[in-house]
Amino acid sequence: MLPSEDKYLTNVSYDTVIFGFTGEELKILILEYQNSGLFALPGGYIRRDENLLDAAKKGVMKRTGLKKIHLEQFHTFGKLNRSNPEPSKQIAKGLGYEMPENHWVLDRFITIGYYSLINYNLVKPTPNKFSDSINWYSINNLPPLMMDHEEIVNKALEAIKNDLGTKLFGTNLLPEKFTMKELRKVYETILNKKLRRTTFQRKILGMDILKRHEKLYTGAANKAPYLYSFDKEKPKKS
Amino acid sequence: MLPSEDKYLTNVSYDTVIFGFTGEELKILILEYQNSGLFALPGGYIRRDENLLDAAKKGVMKRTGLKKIHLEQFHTFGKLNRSNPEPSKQIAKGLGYEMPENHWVLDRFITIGYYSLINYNLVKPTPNKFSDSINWYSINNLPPLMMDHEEIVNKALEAIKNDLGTKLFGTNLLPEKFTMKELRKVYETILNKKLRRTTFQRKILGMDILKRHEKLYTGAANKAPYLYSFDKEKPKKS
DNA sequence: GCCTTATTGTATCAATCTGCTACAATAAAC
DNA sequence: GTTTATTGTAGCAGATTGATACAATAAGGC
Repeated sequence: MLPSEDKYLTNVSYDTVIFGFTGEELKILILEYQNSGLFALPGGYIRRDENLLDAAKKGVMKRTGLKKIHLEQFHTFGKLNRSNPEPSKQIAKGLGYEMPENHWVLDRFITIGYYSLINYNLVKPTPNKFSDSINWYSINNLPPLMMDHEEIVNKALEAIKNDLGTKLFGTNLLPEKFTMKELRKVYETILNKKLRRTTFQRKILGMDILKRHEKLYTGAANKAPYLYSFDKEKPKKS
Repeated sequence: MLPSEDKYLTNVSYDTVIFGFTGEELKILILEYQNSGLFALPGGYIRRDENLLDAAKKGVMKRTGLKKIHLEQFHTFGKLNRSNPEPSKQIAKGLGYEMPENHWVLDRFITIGYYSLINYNLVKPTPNKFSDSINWYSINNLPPLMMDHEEIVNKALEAIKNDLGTKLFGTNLLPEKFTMKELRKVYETILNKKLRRTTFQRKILGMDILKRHEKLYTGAANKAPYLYSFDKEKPKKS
């Protein structure tokens, strides 16, 4: 029942920071292990017969139920003191296993961090066999995370800030069609600052990456906004 | 004589792309292994009792003879097909060792890539005990590198392009004091495009990160340029 | 219908930044 | 002193961004 050493690479793991956007704030998926009170990022080991990236993708697909996801590697964490056998022992104990003292999962690990931006509303958070829950937590209100997982989250936040506007346009966090205001909210939340409405609209439209669709009538007593979708062509300038 | 499994983490290594600037082009340090004709990036394994970053730093210090170096992690390479036991076997053979078929260094490896920008003229390239030479090679004229080391170099080049102007100002590649023309040459070489002399000067000076010193009289029959040094304060805007 | 209210899409103008040209100020050779 | 190559900076036009203004709605209240 414990993962076998023959199947997996030793001393290496991956961890994923899976971002979703509620319309108001950024949230990430956090696992809680059974009977241990330990909170952790979704992560795992790399099988000897699969690519690193595929291992991480498979993990995210399992936890979210999504079939098409985009992962971006942002940093690898290899400090000596980041590894700690206690959480794994506790987790095993909580599950009723006896963990041999020299088991490979208790050894030191170097972990590769990936982030993923996904549509909050399409996700079916699915716990794994070692955890009894997986839930969305606001990045401003995380539970105490085990080991260095909080540092990993912070690095991921830095990374999405830097990637926004180049690798990343924030549309992954929104439904297929969205309003300009929603897109701006995404940018404001990730960059953690207010953006000028008119300048933002002019700049994004000037980038020529959006397709305009019908109007959205929300029932509100004011002018209805247009819906846009990401146009999978010509990302011209940033 | 072969590295022992007790001392090192298995399945993980680091590789470093060490950049120097000759005044005309970017070069990197490449090792050549004895009697095997194999060229490789300087790299190594991580001791169980040291941080990942320290392992990589130690490696760069040994290969360059420098005491103060700055490393930047840029990517981790984990494709299934990147590992190949043949080079290690050949290297061992070239050294006269017998390498057991199941030795841990023949196993699959995930490698963490770091780059370093250093002053070309201060370096004493120093081979390790497995290699008979370490030399500077122009990035436009590299020897055929083993495994995926060429891909690692390309990723490093992308990374320094992106980091230039934010994390990195290119002054690491130059001596303590340098002229504006030299700094511009560094930027042009890294970005691989010509920059407008006047605009570059205005922009860099406007960033307020340089201190101006005395003039440099080279003996050339024209106006002498000022020398500048990097001012370790207030990196204002990019 | 007509007026009100909140919001959206765009225009406008000033302030700033960038590309480009021009030119005075050299340092050394002749 | 004259010549030549290079440097530092100014000046101007064009592009980009910040800030304000305003017309065009959607629906609710009367």
